[in-house]
Amino acid sequence: MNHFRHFREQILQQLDQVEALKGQTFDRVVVELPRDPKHGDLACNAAMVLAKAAGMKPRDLAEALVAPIQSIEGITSAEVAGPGFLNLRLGGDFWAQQIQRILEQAKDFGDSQIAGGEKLNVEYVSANPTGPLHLAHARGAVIGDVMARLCEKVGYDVTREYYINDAGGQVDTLARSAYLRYREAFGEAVTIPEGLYPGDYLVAVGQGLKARDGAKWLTADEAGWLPAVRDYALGEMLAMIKETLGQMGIKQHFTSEAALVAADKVSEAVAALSDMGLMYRGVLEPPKGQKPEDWEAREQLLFKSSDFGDDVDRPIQKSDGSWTYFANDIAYHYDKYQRGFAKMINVFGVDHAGYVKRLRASVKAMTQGAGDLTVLTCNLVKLYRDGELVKMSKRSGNFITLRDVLDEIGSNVLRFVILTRRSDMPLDIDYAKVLEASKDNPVWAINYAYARINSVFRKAEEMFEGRDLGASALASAAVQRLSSAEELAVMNLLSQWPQTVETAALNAEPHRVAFYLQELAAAFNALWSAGHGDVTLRFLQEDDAELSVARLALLRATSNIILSGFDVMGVVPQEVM
RNA sequence: GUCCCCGUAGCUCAGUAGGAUAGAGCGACCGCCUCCUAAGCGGUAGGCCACAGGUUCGACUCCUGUCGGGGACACCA
Repeated sequence: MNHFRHFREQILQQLDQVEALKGQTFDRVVVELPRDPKHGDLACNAAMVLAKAAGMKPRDLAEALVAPIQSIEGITSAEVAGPGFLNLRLGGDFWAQQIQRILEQAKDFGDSQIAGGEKLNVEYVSANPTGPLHLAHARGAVIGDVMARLCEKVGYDVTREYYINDAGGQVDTLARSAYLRYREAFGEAVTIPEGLYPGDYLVAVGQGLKARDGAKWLTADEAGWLPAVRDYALGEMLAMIKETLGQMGIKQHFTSEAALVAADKVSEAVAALSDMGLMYRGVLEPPKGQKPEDWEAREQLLFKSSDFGDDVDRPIQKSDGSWTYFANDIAYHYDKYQRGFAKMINVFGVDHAGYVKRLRASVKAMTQGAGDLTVLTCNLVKLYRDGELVKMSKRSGNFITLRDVLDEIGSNVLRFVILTRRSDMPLDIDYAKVLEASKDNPVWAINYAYARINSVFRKAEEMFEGRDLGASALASAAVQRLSSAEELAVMNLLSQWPQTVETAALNAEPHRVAFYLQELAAAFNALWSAGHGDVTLRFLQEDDAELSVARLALLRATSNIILSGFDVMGVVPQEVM
């Protein structure tokens, strides 16, 4: 349950009864967390936004609202502050109920049906199937994967998808590169010419092809071997990519560009746009700025993307009459829409940022406004070792593979570090720092809190031997006995989890989960340390089992939320540290 | 030349569907382990939220402009 939403609804019901506010709309009324905890658990701006309409001063209106708002169950006090804020304090059984819900619903606490089961397609990674995944793909993989998980939590019916760019010239280049490795497997000395892929990873592909097909392609001409070699190499590349994604716990539905082209989806989509009068033959202006040497004016089939927010119209057909990549992409998104996805999220690298406008334009056009495409762009990731930038050389083909990074720092750390930065901001990862057992390694800091909670339970089982400390037993604990500032702070934070999930999902800001967990871990650690100075604040009080159990209930609720957060992030927790 | 992103503490970054005294981590300084994990906690110092206008009860947040940093700008994918 999102308690901000719950209390907002309750307050709006009360506002509806107030004579001075008859006929008003309450859209601008917000119930939120006050900056300063001293101001209470919730703050409402109703008096300030409605004062003018009510013909009253904000503070006077606020005074008039105190009584009705205080009558709401769970709100123990309401007071007027500042320019007319209503500061509300929660109490009574509210916190106990929240803890009970968290214990009962465990990982599902915070889930909602805001999206009402709407179908959503999240497309991410979609790396060219011509080599191993590298570091830059990791960011898209994590962001896309976590977005998918978040969207499921708020009630979307999510499909995770990977678009295989297997229709362009680069897969023929792959085939030619693999073919040389195939000859190499027969003992021939080969040099990889400029323009082909030099990476070592193709050596095994050449050997595999030899093992499968023997010498049959050695004497064939290119037209003869190319399709077979291409299909084989493509299959190997995809297997490699899927394996790496599997290491990160990512599984997607794969859609092939070539298959869409073969099924004539492109003509279909282009015809649809033509019928809407959005296609025409024309000549584009030369690009401003760096003008390509070989630029020449030519007539092409163009899409009127500028009618839908793009800067210029975009070519659909190359001068030789074949489709552009954009045309295929239009077909792909047309296909997504036909498969029932009106809502789509794409995760792109920052180098494709300039492509976003035209793609969104095409979706808007094709679906007559019914489709909605959100694009998340992932900025660059730089890797440092001992303060030195780890260079990646594209020419030699020796770039840092995602697999290498995973082998060194693991999926947990990589995922978490990626989520500690907004996706559209550049990210630096320092090998040493990120592996440290300290706050530079945020996943450890949170896992530490979780491990501490587990240690308290181990201790509790000794101290209160034979007593049931399971979730259902804790759910009936005397939580109302918890009253220290640190305990209340943790409870308040736990209650913010549903709101965090919602905000992160609906605004496509998965990093919010990481920041929330850091805050929760900090609040828990503060609670823990309160017991250092004041012995009565320690969780386990041998002579007061009821109080101890109440505190254990809070701890279990906290660990539930940490696990829930880790689950959304795809991080696997460590029980003991 | 056009478009996109960014400019917040010494450093790395959160925060902005407008809200009260702008936050965290690191670094610096001062404290806290006979005590459930000190891989932790508390405190101090550190800010004209790039700048200038505008919108309004109220702007770090929205709008316009300026300056500064990064990126993208025909048939490639």
